[in-house]
Amino acid sequence: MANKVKFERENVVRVASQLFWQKGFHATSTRDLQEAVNMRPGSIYSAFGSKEGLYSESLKDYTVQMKNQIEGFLSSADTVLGGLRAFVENVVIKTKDCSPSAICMLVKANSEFAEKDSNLYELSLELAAQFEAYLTQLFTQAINKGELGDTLTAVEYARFFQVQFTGLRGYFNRPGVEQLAQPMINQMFMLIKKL
Amino acid sequence: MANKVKFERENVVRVASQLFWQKGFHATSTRDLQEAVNMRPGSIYSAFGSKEGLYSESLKDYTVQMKNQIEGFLSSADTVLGGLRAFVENVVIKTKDCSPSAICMLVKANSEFAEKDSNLYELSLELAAQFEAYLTQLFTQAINKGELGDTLTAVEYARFFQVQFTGLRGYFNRPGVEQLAQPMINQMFMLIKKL
DNA sequence: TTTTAACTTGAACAGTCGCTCAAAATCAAA
DNA sequence: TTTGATTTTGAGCGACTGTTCAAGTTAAAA
Repeated sequence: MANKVKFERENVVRVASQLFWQKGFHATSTRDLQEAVNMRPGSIYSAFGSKEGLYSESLKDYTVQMKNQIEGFLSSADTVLGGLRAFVENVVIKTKDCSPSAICMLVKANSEFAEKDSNLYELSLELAAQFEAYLTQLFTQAINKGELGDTLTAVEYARFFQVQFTGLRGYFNRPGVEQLAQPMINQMFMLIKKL
Repeated sequence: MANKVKFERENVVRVASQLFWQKGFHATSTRDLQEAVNMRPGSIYSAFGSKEGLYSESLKDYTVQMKNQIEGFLSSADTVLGGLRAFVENVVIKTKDCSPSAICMLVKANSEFAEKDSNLYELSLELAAQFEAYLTQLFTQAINKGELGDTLTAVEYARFFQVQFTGLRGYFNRPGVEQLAQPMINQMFMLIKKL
C-alpha cells in the first residue's frame, strides 16, 4: 500500500554534491538544486529535510567517493606511496576540467562555515578527522612495508600529506599554472621519502 | 560649500574586511555590514557603490595589511628567512583567537568565487599573483644574501612557501591541534633550507 | 476494482536580500 | 545669516530566499 519514490537517492546526492562543491553552500539556492536534481521542493524536503540536510548528505558522500577513488588507485599500484601519488596526480592534474573545483570540498566546507557551533562546521571537522585517520592507516602500511622510514610516525606523515595536498590543490585552483603541477607533485613525494 | 564625510574610510574598510574574512562574501548581509561599520545603506552605497565594491576594497586592504605585517617582521629580524618565519609563527600560532579565521582571506576568496569570469574571482587571482611576485622578491634577497642555495629559483621558493603556508593555515583552522603548530613550522623552514 | 498510504506537485508564505531615493541634516562659502 | 552643494537618513522597493502544505497522482494491498 504505497507509491514508490521516483528518484535514485544516490544520483540526486551526487548531483547536489557537485553543485554545492562548485558554488558553496550559501551561493547555492534551493531553486538551483531543484533544477539540477529535477525534483520539486516537496520531494526534496520530504527526502532530505532541509537544504542543510541535503548538503550534509552530499558532503558525506563526497568523502566516501574520495576514499573509493584512493582505494582504486591503491589496488592498481605496486606500493602505497605509488597509489597515493597516482591519486594526487589524478586530482591535481587530470580532473582540472571535469571537477567542480581544484579545492577539496571538505576544505571548502571548513573554510565556509565560520560559526564554530554550526552543524555543518562540526560535520566538516568530523569528516576531516575521519580522513586523517584513514590516511594514518595507509601510512602505517607504508611504514610496515618498508616504503618509508620511521623517523616520523604514521600520523605525522598523514598530517604532512594533508598540508601538502591541500596547499597544492589551493595553488592549482587558478588558470595558467598547469605545467607546474607535475614537478611540484614530484617534489612533494620526494620530500615525503626524505623526511 | 559642502558637508564633510563623517566616517573614516580606512576604519570602515578594516571593519568590513574582518567581517567578510570571517563569514565570507555570500554569508555577510548588507545589514550585517551596516551594523558593523555603523553606517546607513545610503552612505555605504555612495561611498563604495555596492556590496561587491566594499568587498573589493576590503580584500585589497587585507593584502596591504598582510604585506605591512611581513615588512614589520622583516625589519626586526636578522635574515629574510627569520622574518618570514616570525610572520608564519605569528599568523599560525599567536593570532588564533583574535583573527577571524586561520585561513588567508585571499585563499577564502579564491575558494568562494567559482564563476571564472566574476569580478571578485579575477580580483583574487590578481592579488594572489601580486603576492607571489612580492614573495619572489623576498626570496631573491634571501638567495643573494646566501641564506638559501640556488638549486631552486626565487619564484620556485615562493611557490613552495605558498603551498606550505596555505596548507598549514588550512590544517590549523580547527580546534585542538595547537601544540602541533610549532613543530610543523620548524619542519617547513627546515625543508626550505634543505631543498 | 476499490481502497489507502506514500509520493509528487507547484503555488504561495513569511522573511531576508541588495539596493534606491526623497527628505532631512550638515557645514563651508558668500 | 543666508545660501547651496554635499552627505546622511531610513522607509521601503522588487526580487529572491528556504520552506510549507493542500491537492493531485501513483501503485501495492485488500
